This record gives sequence, structure tokens and C-alpha cells, in this order.
Amino acid sequence: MRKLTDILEERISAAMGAVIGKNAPALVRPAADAKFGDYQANGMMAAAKQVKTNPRQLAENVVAAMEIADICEPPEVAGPGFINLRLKDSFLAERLLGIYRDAERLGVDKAETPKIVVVDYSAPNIAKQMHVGHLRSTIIGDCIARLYDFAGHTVIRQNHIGDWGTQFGMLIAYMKAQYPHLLDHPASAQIADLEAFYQNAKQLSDDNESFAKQARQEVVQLHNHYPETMAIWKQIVDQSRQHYQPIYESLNITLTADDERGESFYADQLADVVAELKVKGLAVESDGAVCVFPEGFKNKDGQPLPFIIQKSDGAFLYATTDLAALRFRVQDLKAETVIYVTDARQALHFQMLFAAAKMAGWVDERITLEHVTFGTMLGADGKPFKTRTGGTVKLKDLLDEAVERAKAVVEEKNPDLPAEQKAQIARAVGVGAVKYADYANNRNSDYVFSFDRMLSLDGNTAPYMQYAYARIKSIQRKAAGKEVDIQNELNGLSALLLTEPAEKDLAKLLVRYDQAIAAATEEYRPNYLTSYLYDLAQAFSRFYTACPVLTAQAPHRPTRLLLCDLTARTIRHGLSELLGIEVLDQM
RNA sequence: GUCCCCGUAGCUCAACGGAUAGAGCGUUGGCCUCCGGAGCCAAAGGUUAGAGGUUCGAAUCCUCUCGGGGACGCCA
Repeated sequence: MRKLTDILEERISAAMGAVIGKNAPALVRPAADAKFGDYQANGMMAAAKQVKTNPRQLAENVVAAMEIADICEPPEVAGPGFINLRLKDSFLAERLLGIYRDAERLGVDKAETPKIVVVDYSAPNIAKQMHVGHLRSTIIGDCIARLYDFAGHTVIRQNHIGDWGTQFGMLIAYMKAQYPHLLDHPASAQIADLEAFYQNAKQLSDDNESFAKQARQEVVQLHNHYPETMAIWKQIVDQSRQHYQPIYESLNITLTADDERGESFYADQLADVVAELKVKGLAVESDGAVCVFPEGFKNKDGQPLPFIIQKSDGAFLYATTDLAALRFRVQDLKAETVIYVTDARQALHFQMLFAAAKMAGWVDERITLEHVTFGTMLGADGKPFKTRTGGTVKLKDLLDEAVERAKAVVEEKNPDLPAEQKAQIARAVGVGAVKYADYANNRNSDYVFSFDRMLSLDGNTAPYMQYAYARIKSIQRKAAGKEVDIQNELNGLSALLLTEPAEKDLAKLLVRYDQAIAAATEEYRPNYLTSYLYDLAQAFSRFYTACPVLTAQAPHRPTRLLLCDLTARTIRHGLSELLGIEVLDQM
């Protein structure tokens, strides 16, 4: 189904064209306040200014000229020249039935021009535990990937894992020492504690010169692809994956091992990247390092700022790897849009990366490059989120605690459920709360992390959303006991009876799901989606309080059953498909 | 020093250039013979850090000031 705002925009703009003799946007938006109706057209004031006429008069003329009687009640002109639109009950009903029939997509159209979209997110470091610093990239990136998937684009997820570099020398040397029979019995190696493994290797490397020397040799052998060294390296990567893949699973993240394209993948392309940039005259030597100087960037002395792609000792850097990756994504993956989800501190790096890639001619104006940034997670003290002792908070510990706290709540509210079900609810609520709290914030703001708030049963939280869903499911379960056959009442339903304000408010939100998704997708802003879902859940709660469903009189009941069904499906879709947060039939 | 992000109710946060800036928490007061009260209704609470400017219209765009965070040559 076409987006309602698009239809209204088109109809009103056409009328404006007829009245003023030139094109001007109608600027249709959901109404700022219910008393102004359901939608409003804001474009009259600007258009009137342009053609030097009275905006209210223009609005009146446009209202007279536009044809929307099939959608809206007679429009009203208000204030300085707003056109206020109120949906007809008949249109609303038709729209709801259309959404009901479109079980797959809930009436949300795909993008008109599907594109190949690369989304680069998560990027954990091999041989280190995932910590809270990885959380936002992982979940925001995953939501963006899901949104683009749903819009019908070809999404290529890229997990740019940190699986290469000099630190692997000491890791490989340490692995050899720990598991001397590794090559004969690869399965014998099990790194129980990644963090300890890394720390021990580093300690040894710092303290023991002969070990450090061996580590440096391993780096050389790694770069030269010695089979034995490569085998051990692969073991370390595989072992690390055993630690982070379960975290993706518990977070309900769509990344798989197939999406991994780490730094190692580009290792052999780096020399060529530098060579190509040199040949093109873009890379020059400066203080012994090879640099690109993109236009418009200055350092603290006002001198051109270098984008260093090769150190004076000959080693490559992450700038080089990122250039290789970008070239690969455009030339081999045929990406038309590349989205990087990393924290805001890397903004300058990506600006320079994009500029350099454009200078090299790898990226032209048909290709969209986006750096989707986000702020820092803060503790209750307003400082970056740390453990009490000042250490980094491991993601696993964070999620465990959230689930633990959720479990206590379930235990209190619903002690009689089977233990296994309580555990499952606790997982869905705990992990959902962590994710939802992140999504609900404007990603650019720093935000204060609080278990108490995110697990609160009131307010814009995962538990509130999950509760709204569970209540609908409860109604549907109870239907059978009251001899209400939902399928029978909904099948072949061809008209609705929307009488109560709470019914109409809920209906009007249900037909706006597409608009919320579009806004979230265009701006890479999951909080537009959570905010819509919260409005929807609230509207449902009001409806639930005001309008009995199962005991309603015959002409009302099918409509209310439909509203319940669509609300449940919309919440389920938004939460589960787009945000990766589980819904529960009972909690 | 230059650049980037942020500054909105007591607290945590919304607001896709539009009308009287919205939620939740907290505070105060209502609502359970009825589908899950993990709910609903209502009240109080604001010079959108400040000053200019652009615009028919600014929390939003521009300039400056103040405050917080961050980036700025061989880490990622």
C-alpha cells in the first residue's frame, strides 16, 4: 500500500500547482496535536510567500481545488494557513482491512529502487571479550541492516573484525606455548577465558625478551602466510568466535560467520592500495610516512592534515585497511550505499577516508557513504560506563545481570509459571530491555545506562511493550473459552464499526506504521521506531481500558478483534523483526 | 588553537523548519462486581544554556559567548 503521507502530499501538491501555476511542496506531516486533525499540510505559508499572496486565501483556494474526499473529511484551514486533515472512518476502515490482508508486510511498501547496501557494524577484537563499547555499534547496526532488508534492499552485512596486526605475534607465540600439541590435535585447544589469554600473552611479551622476539618472528611469518603460523592464527580466530557468536545469539543479532570480513581479508591488498594512490599522485611521503592530504582538513597548526596510510617503518594502518575495504565494497561487492556504524569519535577518520576514496576515483556521486555515529554510554555518575573498580564492563556480564534482574521481577509477578518459562521470559525481558533502552535514545546523545529504568514496567521500555503484546495474546487465548471464534469473525470482514475515540486513535496509529519505518530508515534513527511503538502500545492500553473486546456487542466485536490482531502484529513486527527483541505470549 | 557532538521540566529523555515544546520517572489526587492494575485518568512542573541573526514561522538553520564531552602524524 502506498504511504498515506505520500498520497496526501501528491494530491495537495497537485492542487497547489493548479492554483498557483507552479510546483510547490504541500509538506504533509502527522498533525502536531490531535485537535488539529490527523495530518496537516504546512506548505501553504511558504508557497504564498513565494507568489506573494495571502496564505490563508491560498489555503482556501487549494482546499477548493483538491480532490481528497475519498480519504478525508472536508479539510479545514487554520492558523496562518495550515490545512488540517481528518481521515474518514470509511477510509480508515478500508486501510485497516488492507493491512490485515497483507500479513507479510502489514501494508508497508518496499523501496522503489532497491539498492545494494553494505552495513559495517559490530567489529569486535579477536582475542578480547566483547565489552559495552561494542554494544551500540552492534545493535544499532543490526537494526539498520534489518530496516534496509525489510525495505527490499540487498543488504550485505560486514563484520570488520580485528583479526590482524602485530598483537597476533604474541597471541600465536602464547598459543604455541599453551597448546604444544595444537597442530596435531587442533580440537584440543579451548580458550576458556579470552581476556586472561590476552592478558597473559601480553604480560609474557612485556616481561620476557626471548618470548617477545619469538612473537615478532610470528608476525613476520603470519604476514608471509607460513602454513603453521596461519593454522594457529586460524585457531585463535575460531576460538574467539566461540566467545562472541553466543553473545550475538543472545542479543538476537543477525550477524553470522559468513558476514565476517576482517582486517586479515584485506592484508594482501594494502600494498596495492598505497601503490595505486601513489601512481595517481595522491599519496606522498611526509616525515617518512606515506600520506594522502585530502582538501579542507587542517591540523592544529593550520597545516594540511595527513591521512597516513603507511608508517615510516613500512607498516600499514587502519586507514589503509579501511581504504582497501571501501574499494572492495564498491568494486567487488558493487555497493551503492556503504553505512559505517561506529562511535562519533571516529568522525574525522571517516570524513578523511571518504574524501580520500573520492579523490582516488573509487567513489563517485552515485554512491552514498554514511558514517552513522552514536554517543557514549554513561554510568549513573555521568562518566563513561565502567565497573565499580574502573574496569571495562564485559557485555556478557551486563546481559547476565539484566536477565538476573528481570528474573527477579518475573518471580515476583508470576511465581506460578513453570521454571523454564520463567527463565525464557527473563531472557527476553532482560536482553530486550538493554537493547530497547539503547534504541529509544537519539543515537547521537550520550545516554545514562540504568538497569532500574530500562527494566521499569512503566514508560517507554521493553517490558511495557512486551506487556502490551502479552495482554493482547491473553485476550486471544481467552476467546476460545468464551466461545468467540476469532478467525470466523475476521474472515470475510468487509466493514468496520469505529465508534469510540479510543478505537479511532488506535486505528489512526496502526495506519502510520509505514511512515514511522520510513523515518527511522531514512535517518538511521531507531528511536523513531521505538517512539511510534510506544505511542501504539499506549493507544492500545487506553483502548483496552475503554473498550471491552470479548464481551462487546456483536457489531463492535469483529472491529475490536481486528484492532487487537493488527496491534499485536505491528508490535511483534517492530520489536521482533526490526529491533530483534523477542515478544512473549505470556510474561 | 582548529574541528565535531551535546546543553530542553527536579531526574532520564523525545520533538523528520510549523500552531499552546511532549513522554516516563518522581510528586499530588482519582479509577478494580468486567478480557492480565506490569494498567488507565488527571494535576503541578519550561525564558529549549545565553546573546544576536535568517525566516511568514526557530529547540531545530547561521554567527558569537558560556558549559560538558570528543577528535586533531605514524593506535584502532
